[in-house]
Amino acid sequence: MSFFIDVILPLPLGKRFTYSVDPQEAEYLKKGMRVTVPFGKSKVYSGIVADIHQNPPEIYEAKPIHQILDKTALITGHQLKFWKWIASYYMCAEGDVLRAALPGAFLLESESIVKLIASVETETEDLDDDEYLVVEALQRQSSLKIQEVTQLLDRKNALPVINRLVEKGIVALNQEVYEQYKPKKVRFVRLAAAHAGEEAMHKLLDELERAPKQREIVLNYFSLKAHSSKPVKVKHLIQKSNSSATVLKSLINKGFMEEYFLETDRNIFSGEAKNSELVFNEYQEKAFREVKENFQNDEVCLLHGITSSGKTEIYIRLIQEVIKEGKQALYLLPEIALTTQLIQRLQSYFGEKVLVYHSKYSMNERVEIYRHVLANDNKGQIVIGARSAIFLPFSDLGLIVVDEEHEGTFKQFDPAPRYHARDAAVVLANLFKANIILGSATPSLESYFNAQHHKYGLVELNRRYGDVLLPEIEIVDIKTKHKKKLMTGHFSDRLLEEIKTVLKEEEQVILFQNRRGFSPILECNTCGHSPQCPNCDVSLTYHSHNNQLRCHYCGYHIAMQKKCMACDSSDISTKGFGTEQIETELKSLFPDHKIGRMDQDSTRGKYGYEKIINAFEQQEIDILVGTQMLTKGLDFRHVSLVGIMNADNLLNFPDFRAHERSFQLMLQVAGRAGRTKKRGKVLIQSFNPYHQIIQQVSTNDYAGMYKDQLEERYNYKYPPFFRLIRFTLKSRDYFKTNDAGDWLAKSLSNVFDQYVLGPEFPPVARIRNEYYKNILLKIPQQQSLGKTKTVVHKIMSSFKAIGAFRSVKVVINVDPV
DNA sequence: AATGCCACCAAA
DNA sequence: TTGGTGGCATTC
Repeated sequence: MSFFIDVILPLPLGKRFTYSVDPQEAEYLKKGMRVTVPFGKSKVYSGIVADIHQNPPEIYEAKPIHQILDKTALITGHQLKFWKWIASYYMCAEGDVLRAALPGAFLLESESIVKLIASVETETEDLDDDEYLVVEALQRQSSLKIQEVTQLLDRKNALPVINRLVEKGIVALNQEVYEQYKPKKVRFVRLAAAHAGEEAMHKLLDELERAPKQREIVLNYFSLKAHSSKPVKVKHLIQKSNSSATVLKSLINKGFMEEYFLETDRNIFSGEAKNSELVFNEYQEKAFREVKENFQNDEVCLLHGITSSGKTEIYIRLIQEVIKEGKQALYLLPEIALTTQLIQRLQSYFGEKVLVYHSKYSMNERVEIYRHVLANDNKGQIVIGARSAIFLPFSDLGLIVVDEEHEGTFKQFDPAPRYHARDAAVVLANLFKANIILGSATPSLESYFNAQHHKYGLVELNRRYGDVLLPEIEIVDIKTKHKKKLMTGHFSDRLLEEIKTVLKEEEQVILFQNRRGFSPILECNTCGHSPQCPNCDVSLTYHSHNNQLRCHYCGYHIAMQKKCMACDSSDISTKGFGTEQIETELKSLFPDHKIGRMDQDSTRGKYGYEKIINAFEQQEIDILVGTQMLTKGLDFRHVSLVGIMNADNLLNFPDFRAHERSFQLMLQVAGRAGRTKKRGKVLIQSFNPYHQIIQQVSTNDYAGMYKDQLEERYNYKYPPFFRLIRFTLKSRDYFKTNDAGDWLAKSLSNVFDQYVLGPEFPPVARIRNEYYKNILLKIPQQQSLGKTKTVVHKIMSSFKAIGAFRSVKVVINVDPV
């Protein structure tokens, strides 16, 4: 009887590969183990066993596997199912998911190793110069990597030389697979065995009479040992004795002490868990009960709680309950909200049970977290993480919390799999029959829509914790301020007044400016109007190369206007100003105060972000200027004023979600003001103070925003009424991209008719010398998703069969954000 | 994605 | 001729 396994390889190939195994291997192997397999003519990859069976492939001979890497499954059955769902829903290869799901260290790299065949006596006269060089090098060191040979010979392709040597039977090629994960070793010291015991101890101390520094270390060692039997860390001992590594080194050299190494865990939480009781107010209590009721009905629960209403405490209580049952909990956050503030808060409740998982962590750290979760040991019980944490190997997941549910950063953009962590988390919860709660102060339209249509349960929490009042929101009309010459740079007189007052009271200010760069949007300096696309509810962007204004969703375009379309004023210009400019202006306006800036540029480096946050917390900075980054998960106690420099450039973003996003962003920023007893103040500067969204922000009118936006989405056929699939074509060749785009759009229209938009150039039509073109497919709710994707797959395979389009890459993005 | 292979072209 | 480069088919 012969056995076969289907293997998922970390390649974007969309299918599994079948290998043969012998009966013993078949017996040993389990689904989810890693194997290394030969692939193509010379490569070895590590892959995941997805299936074990006895059906020989019909049209080819299966190759035998190379090696089994695991003793037990590294991937759980749940994960394999989940991967399959992701691959099919987001239309990518399982191999893509595999790459995203596993810490890189689990995917071993193979390297060909060249070795001399021991028994062969080499006759040098048979070799050419290159061959001789290789053989000579191998006589000095037993093995060489291909890359080393390439370097040695200083030529581009060393393989022909090696192949000739292999043919002559002089060298052999072996595949060597490297395990990349390196456990972290910590240095410990102990007393050398000869000096153990009381008598030896006194003798030792006597001997060290003339070396007080060394004696000090020994004394400290004894005092440490007296308190606990734990191994003594070198670092700790040196610190405690107030000594140096050199002193200890001489003790070791004299043989009094000896050093040794132990493997340790990189993810150690050193504090103590408080385990203190959570104190709920009555509203939280009520919300908590309602959440539990929703959970009983196996529903996804949407928690709509205004900023500072105490959502986190509810999450913590829910987590406490699941871990009491011995289950695991996953707490998802957008990357930028993963701040030390929140992590510390959770660790103070759960101690070392909490693990943090996100992309800034090193590969080795991630491997350790993965192992903890897989083992479902004490440490793996609660994971806080960014989107990729959904791929951890949970075995008994009881609860998923998706905090800041509305955040677009939950959607992975590049590379594949382009998944939405919130939506995937709902599927994951389903897989485990686990509960899931989505929380936000400003839920996404999609989620709120689901709640309104009873797909999700809804719990509202609209009282701030400690009955702190919501900040007072004032809208400043900078259009009239400009007219009356009351603007200083980008600051209105009102904003400056308020900043002065706040600074006098030694409180802090946050100023928010959306994007750091320059956004090419045409704006009227008189009325603040900017031209809109008639087919979509988006602003037109200015394209200087052809002097056009265009919509990048439906392709509508008009010539650049000389006059404002609304008020006929010719005082129009392209607008966009960044945080840097504001910082500069502030410095000259408030030379006596410390000004900080927080954006992509100023937070580079591992701790750049934390440094600024800490400085602000310690009130070393009086005014903080920043982008989106400062909206999330930060709790500053002395901020009493928040200024939004220009609300319009948020609203005019060329995107169908621009209004929803502006509302969310502005409310989130506003929420940073006055988090303690004192009521905070928010100033919104805008050219367009009567804009619906700004009005809705000022009255905290989520329901109104929801209603308006939903209507727009309905009218213009966008989510949640229509699902979207975006095709992005790119190639080096402008004409090929065009032709391919036209072909694909036409083929799609043949089936989906009016629901195909484009092909259109994106606003940045060329990136890295590749030309881009987008096609948008809208899928009505009643249309079957599965069937749609089958058709799309069919069209894509016809597309790939066309030789002329071979160089055109197509990226498929399901539910683009 | 990443090879190896084959067709093609410039220096010897 | 040689040897290097670039497109493209194939990978169990």
